Amino acid sequence: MPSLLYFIVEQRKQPDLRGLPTAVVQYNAWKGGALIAVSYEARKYGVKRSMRGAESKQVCPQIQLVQVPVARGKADLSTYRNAGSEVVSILSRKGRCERASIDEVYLDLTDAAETMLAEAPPEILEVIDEEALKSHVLGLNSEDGSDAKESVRKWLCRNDADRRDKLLACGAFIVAELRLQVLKETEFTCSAGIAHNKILAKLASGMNKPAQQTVVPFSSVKVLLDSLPIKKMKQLGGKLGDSLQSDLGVNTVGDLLQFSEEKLQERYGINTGTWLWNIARGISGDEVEGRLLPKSHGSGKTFPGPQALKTIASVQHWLHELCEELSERLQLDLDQNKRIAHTLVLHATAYKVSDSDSHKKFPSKSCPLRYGTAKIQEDALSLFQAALREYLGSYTAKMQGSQNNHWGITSLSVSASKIVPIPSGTASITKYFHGHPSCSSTKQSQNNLIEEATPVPPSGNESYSEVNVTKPQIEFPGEETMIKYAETSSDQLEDKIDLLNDQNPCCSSTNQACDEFTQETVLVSTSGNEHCSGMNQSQPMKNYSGEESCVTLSMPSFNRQEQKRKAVKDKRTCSILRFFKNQDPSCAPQKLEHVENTEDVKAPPLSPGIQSRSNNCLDQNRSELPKERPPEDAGDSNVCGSFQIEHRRGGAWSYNIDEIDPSVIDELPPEIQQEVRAWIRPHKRHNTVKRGSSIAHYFLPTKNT
DNA sequence: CATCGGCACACT
DNA sequence: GAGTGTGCC
Repeated sequence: MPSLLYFIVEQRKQPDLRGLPTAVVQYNAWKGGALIAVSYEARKYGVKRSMRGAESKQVCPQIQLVQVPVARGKADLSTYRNAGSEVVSILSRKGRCERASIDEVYLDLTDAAETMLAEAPPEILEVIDEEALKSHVLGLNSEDGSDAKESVRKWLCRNDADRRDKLLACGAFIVAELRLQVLKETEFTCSAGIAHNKILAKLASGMNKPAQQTVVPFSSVKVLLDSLPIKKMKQLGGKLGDSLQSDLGVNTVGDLLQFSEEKLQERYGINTGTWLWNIARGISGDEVEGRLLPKSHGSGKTFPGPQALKTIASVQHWLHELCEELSERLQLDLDQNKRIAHTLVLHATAYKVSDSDSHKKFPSKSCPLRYGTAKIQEDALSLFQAALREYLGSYTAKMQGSQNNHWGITSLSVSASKIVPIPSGTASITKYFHGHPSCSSTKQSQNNLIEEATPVPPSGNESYSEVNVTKPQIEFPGEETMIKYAETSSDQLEDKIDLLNDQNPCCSSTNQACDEFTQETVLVSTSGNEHCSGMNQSQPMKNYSGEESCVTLSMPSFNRQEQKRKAVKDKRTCSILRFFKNQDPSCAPQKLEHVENTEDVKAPPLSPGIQSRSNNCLDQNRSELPKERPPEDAGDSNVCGSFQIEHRRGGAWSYNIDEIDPSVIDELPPEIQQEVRAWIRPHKRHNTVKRGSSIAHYFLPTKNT
């Protein structure tokens, strides 16, 4: 956990730590605990994460070690989570915001940048924000002798710049302001990257730390990537990056350019291959998701070495602690965000003393999640026992309770996933999630039903004997929810939207008493053609005047057939359409029948790469609705022609997706936004390349050249 | 044994 | 859809 956030949070608690070499450590007992965050001052002394506390004292005797809070015998990260939420609530003011991790956020500032460019472009500003002037602009030849700030100012305010760079400049101003805002309101500092897509923004954000921002002009992308070590790219820091280096001899991102998309797909599968081909060119269609809340909650702990758990009783004890924390967080999520988790998952790792198949993994198990701490504890234990039996296989060590010589548990974790917003009119429903005893009074007759739906009622047959009262309410989250929305009065609807505009509902009730100082990462992508950081800048963007359809720059637009193709899919769509219908009569579908034509949609005769690139580039043409893929962009002209992806349509899809005003989408509750965007975006393709059962296969040498 | 605990996502 | 594995912070 390299997160500096942890450090800053602690610094905020103890201001006198500022300027001192400091590290955050958890569990002081064994060798001084593990370092999980190290201040820059401490780094100068050679202190690294991966060191133990005692070790760090050796290289830096004066280091200040601060401990992670402990609750229920385990690390409690809630203060850090809350700190992240504080920042998110500020950053989400200016655009779509994705909370990528506890200390990382992506923003889509396209709209804000467009607006600024139209209404108050940098060139007319009289006073230039000092913070913006401190930006690092990649590729800006700071001609010796000239002041860095002055050249940044010139770049930011250049009148004759490419429009894409103008948007980035606006983004730089907006980000500078946001960072100041964060500092003012939370005392945390943050770094940021400003670029045309997420992966480049992410890359840039790490280039000048701490507390600085870096811009990647469109024209600098190629130079930047050419010599960039491959493993610096997000997602390539692990085995995939290793494989690129050792198997393909790719050491820099630029080295990737020599491989055809097909070649990369051959080796790494369709999706990864295409993804690699694209990022080599600075292209990424990865969208900023508009999600301020986590998709799952988990609580876990490791029991290394001699601490391994060897009795059911000890496992039960720790599961109780973990489940208690999880339950508490679920309850908070429910109260604050009106969301319900549907699935409980148990993970563990174990060792088994040498026996035949002794390095089998301890299996994960899941079951429907029932609210209430006691129920969660009970279910988690049942899951554990089921997994343990499977793990131990044939020989069932009967010895429970007392020491056993056969196995030991070295880690335990419980998590809750499939979290969806509560349908609506929550008041009467939510009480059932507060662990009310009333839950248990349900009919036996339904037990079978539940048990059937629940694959793992391990030992205790009573584990699942209680019917989950909430079930009927949440069984069809997608459809039900949408319908509820559709039926909601406009008042309630506004509530939903308020929730969204409220910035961060999840921290509304949390601390604003802030006094300190922090470091966090802000990643920003902006610009209309955000996905298109292709190398080929020779082609100026076409112009357009958006009237044609209700396309806004905040969303990629595709041609109509394309949209139709993507829109099909699940029945959930149907309910969403209803939502739209009620929302905006002007876009109302005439009929809601939808067609099951997704299956016959044999992939059109073009590669996914082409598909992706096309999509990316359409952005440039926005309202033009090109009939064919524009030749510009990615240099590789062999990809053109393919745009009729869609001619596969055929079906009787009766809803004109084009008629949905995309700007409306931004105003929907986040979960709906997500779903709606999902249709409009290209979907991942199934990997048709058969290669064996594991993805590790991709990393193995292949016969075909 | 001992980089912890935690997320997200791809793949089968 | 459940379970595994990877990768990041």
